[in-house]
Amino acid sequence: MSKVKITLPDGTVKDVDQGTTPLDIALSIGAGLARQTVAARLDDCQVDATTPIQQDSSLQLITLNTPEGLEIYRHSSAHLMAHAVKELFGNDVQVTIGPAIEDGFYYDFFCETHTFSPDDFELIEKKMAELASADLPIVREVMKRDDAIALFRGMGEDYKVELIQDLEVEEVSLYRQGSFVDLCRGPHIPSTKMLKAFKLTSVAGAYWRGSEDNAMLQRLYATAFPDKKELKKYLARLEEARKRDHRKLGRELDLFSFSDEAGAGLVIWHPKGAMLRTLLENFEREEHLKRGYELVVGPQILRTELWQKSGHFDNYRENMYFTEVDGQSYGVKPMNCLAHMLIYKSKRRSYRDLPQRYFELGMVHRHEKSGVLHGLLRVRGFTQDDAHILCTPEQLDGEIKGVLKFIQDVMGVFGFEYELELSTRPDKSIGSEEDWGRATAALQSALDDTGLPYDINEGDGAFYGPKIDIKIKDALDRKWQCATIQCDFTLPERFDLTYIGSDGEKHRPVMLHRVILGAIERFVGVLIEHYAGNFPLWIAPVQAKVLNVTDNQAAYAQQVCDQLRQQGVRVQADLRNEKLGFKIREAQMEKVPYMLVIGDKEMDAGTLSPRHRSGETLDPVNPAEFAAFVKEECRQYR
RNA sequence: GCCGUUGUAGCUCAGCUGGUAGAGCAGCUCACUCGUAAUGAGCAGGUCGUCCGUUCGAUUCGGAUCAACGGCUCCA
Repeated sequence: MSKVKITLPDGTVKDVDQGTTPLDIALSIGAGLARQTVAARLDDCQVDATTPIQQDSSLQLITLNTPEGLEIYRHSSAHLMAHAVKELFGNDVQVTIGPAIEDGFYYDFFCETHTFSPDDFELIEKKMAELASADLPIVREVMKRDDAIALFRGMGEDYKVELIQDLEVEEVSLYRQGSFVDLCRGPHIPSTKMLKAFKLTSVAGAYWRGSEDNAMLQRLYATAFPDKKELKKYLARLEEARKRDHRKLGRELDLFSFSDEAGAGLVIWHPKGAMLRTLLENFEREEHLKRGYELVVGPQILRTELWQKSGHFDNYRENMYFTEVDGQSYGVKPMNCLAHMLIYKSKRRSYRDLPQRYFELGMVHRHEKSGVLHGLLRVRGFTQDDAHILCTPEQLDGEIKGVLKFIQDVMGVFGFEYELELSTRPDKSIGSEEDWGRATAALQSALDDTGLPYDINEGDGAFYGPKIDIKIKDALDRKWQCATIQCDFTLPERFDLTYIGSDGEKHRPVMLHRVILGAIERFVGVLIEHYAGNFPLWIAPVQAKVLNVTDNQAAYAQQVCDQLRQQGVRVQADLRNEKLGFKIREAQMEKVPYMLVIGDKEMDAGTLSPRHRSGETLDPVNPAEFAAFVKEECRQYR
């Protein structure tokens, strides 16, 4: 039998019989390694661990403890779930696709006779466990395209047939385990026995191939881990995340509410929530002024003709609210740019005036589809920390970098990690190909210069220009777009914005649309989850609560409270005739940073005894000292 | 907008197959004057999301509608 040379990642070369599999090699190194091996990289291509090696190659075993290995494991888990569902529901269900995703996997089924519900989960999990313990080998099979089509057509799997028909290849690969067969590129784990810890988590509707024109499928979400302990840990983390849900905390902390009577997606800010957002807004105004922006304010409604001129009417109408009075139609603004352009246009501009940076905390309204509303994270009326920068083409690069730096500074204050994405021209858009090219190149080169990693999101730009999106994560690791920078050559054209250059000629400025927090509403929602409601002192709506031990100190406690308030501390007094333990418990549940205890000792000494919400009690201080301490903490955004 | 689920007191929830509703917490009143996460007793609180239908009778069954929730599509 002929031999082949296998080069391992550490440089070791093994001489083995032709037809040896990666799994054999793993086994030759150790049984533990073999148990961990889910697949392999052969000359840098993913293959099954059971693939016979035919020629000299480099080999890297893919083990379960790597992200790549876990993904393959979960993909195999998806097959196992589909297998179980087919066993249980037979030809009533058709299989479609089932990939691994972050934290788990899903599988989409078409089924008209049964609607999956959580009541089915246990049954499916039981069947999965049964199939897993049956130790079914998972076998790859390569088939001519037409043969595969015939096979799946014979099984009544119309969706699989459609998938294969759209593949422009001669051969396709299938994976079999027991009676179950699925079209799949692979690779997969060697046997079902490896699958030990999985759990169905939810069921939801999903469109076939992600298009709302297609059939609605039933998607079963599930997760899988190498062992039960890790699965349990993951489920506990989910539970923990649910506790921080901003909708739950928003009510418990009395920050905001929604009202059926007012309308869906319209936030009603209670005093503490309004204080929180006001503090953010004040922070924003200061930071913008520091960076050479000017504060402006535009009207809430503008004549419909203006929206026609801007292109919003043609491209964004279905998301807008309109109102008609005295035969004149107005559009409620979904964006703030129009007024800003009117400000620019209100007089002749010289190149010496540029860049013009207009900042507005602008309230906009967008008629979002009913099914997308989600607490504060997706609403119909929201406040953007919006700015439009009008500059010369030469200034563009510097301005984009300035905004990227601004974003970095602000996210640093809150301790957010974020991801960057560059979104390019969508199908529905205005402007010339050339302008889109210049705008996209400008964003890309600024991004490249920062050295930060970013993804490209083809066709996901705004209708008037490409954009850089910044996404931050909520407690459940869902990503939310907050900051965005959009480069626009088109609206300046439509509004005939000009400046006089050094050559005395008219030139066209470029406009950057950008937000930093994105929407105050959304940002507050993400912040609540980020801090689990334990806001740092500088944005805590109530920074301290004065608690007296008995009625005897009520007058002094009130006096302390007044004094602290005079010195800028956001303080409340709880002078009720209740036990101290009870009042502390309440303040604790309100997540107030400091409880200021006042008993006879403090009253006699003219002090107060702070207790931090962490449980730490501090030495008594006088009110002026405490106010100074709060002021210094806030100055450092703590 | 689409698929699925849900909608009972301020909050969290109970209420079998149709005979107009309960608990805990919160609230109010009273007593207790108390030192770092719940003092005790009493009282009050709901046209059972809304509308229509079936029925002698609907919180319970059917339909519509609104909203919320989990996703999809879309988006700050």
